[in-house]
Amino acid sequence: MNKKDLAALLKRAADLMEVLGEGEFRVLAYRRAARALEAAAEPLELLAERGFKGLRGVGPTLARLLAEIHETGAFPYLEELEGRLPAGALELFSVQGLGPKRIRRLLEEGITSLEALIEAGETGRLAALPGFGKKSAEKAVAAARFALKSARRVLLPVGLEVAGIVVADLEAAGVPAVLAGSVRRGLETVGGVDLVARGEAPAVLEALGVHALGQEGEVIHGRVEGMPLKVFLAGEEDFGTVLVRATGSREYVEALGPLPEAASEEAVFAALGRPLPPPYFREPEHIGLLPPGRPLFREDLKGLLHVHTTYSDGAEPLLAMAQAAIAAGYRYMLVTDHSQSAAYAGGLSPEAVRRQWAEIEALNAELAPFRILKGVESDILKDGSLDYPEAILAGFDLVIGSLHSHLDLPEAEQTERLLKAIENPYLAILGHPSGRLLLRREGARVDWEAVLKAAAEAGVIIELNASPARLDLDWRLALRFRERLFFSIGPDAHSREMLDFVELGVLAANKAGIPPERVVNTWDAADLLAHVRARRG
DNA sequence: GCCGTTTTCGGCCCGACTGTTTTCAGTCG
Repeated sequence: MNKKDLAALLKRAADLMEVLGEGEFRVLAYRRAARALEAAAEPLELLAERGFKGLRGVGPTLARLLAEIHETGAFPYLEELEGRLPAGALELFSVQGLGPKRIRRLLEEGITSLEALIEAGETGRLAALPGFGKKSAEKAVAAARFALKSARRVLLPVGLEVAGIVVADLEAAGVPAVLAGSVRRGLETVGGVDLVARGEAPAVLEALGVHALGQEGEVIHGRVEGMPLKVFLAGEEDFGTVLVRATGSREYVEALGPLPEAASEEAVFAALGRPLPPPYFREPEHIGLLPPGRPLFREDLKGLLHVHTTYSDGAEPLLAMAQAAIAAGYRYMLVTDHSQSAAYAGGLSPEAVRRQWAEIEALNAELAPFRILKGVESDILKDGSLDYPEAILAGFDLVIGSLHSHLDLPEAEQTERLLKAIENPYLAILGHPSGRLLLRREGARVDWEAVLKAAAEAGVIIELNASPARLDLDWRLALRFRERLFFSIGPDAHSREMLDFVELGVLAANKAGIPPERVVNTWDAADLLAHVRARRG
């Protein structure tokens, strides 16, 4: 648990308190404490040592509460609040555009689930409620449908963790098992856990314990962490065949034709007269394609691009991030804190930018040959312009431009906005191009063919944002442009632990079949900077 | 629940945007 997680728990409690009609200023105090925690410069360990005392906005009661959560990992009051809501009502919090006030109103009207919300929208009842109207009702219904679709899926790292635990349980019981399904293929979200076990049904059933629900032929069905679990049973002779089928994707396997029985995947594909495709290259979009001669490996990346620090909304100071980058084997790091319009994220005023530049120069003298590049994650404003005057933009080694607001513009307008940003010679990398948040909100509506074509012609690098909730640009689009664009892998790290997100970016690049030399992180800093300068003219 | 005095209660927040209002409430990053 980090500072953000702790703060998120307080905010969640505040939301629930507000819906339940607790004192409004107590709610406010919880939110202020959450903000104070996020804004605190000290690391969590230090705050915990001091018992969370001495933070402006955190008084004795909340300091004690935070210490307790930090120590035990439990937050009984939050569970109590959740218990006081009608069943299904918690899901309403996952609807984009619904906050505590409107959820309270919905509950008063007996609308206590996503399904009920959608129905109220369809019958016109929602639009008639005070505080709602035609537009907000339409938006709420669309967002509720998205939330309903997302409710049974999880982000890849969660699926990997759950699947790993089941595999470990099986192994511990003497049943060898391996990952299969979308988790093994590295799909960005997964709706269930699929495994292949080498063993007989009774042993597997016993090893799964409470997770097992029943057997259907050579498949054992179960549930784990609310997700469907399928364990495919295989023997020695057909293990490869079962693994290929269980890994999928269904469409990819169907396109292979009848599968021969074989003990390993290699043998299955050899018998088909085909090279063995890596599991990540078996989506419907990969039918008929071959991956590049050599995949991208994490160790190929010389540059760590797109990290935040305490200058804006990162959890750690510049030096700590640089040290983490050095420890992870990078030769250079591009620091990209938020720009001035991003007030919510502590975006940097021109003065703060100059202060950061001075610190970077001092650190570079100290840390050489490691190098920190002066970057920024500039908001792309509504009109497509970047967030600083040219004099400041010119002082950055490299500018990432990202959409953070106005994500719901009509497609034509959004496309124009991005095309204008691409025209700007200071824009080097288009960051998380769509702005999507997996399972939470759709990305911007954009004519991607036009935008990515323009980026390819202009030499604008497209980010494969590796944050597990983004994975943006979507690998399917990247696949279509893999020979035409340059890509950067960015962890969008707000703390040291988040540097590991890069692995997901490497996976996305490989799913997209991008030749490693088209991933600019594999370049030396000098080559990357030469590319940027050439574009600036 | 926190804070800061006007010292033990009374007032309280970050700013932009959107849609619903008819002057502002609710949401979000």
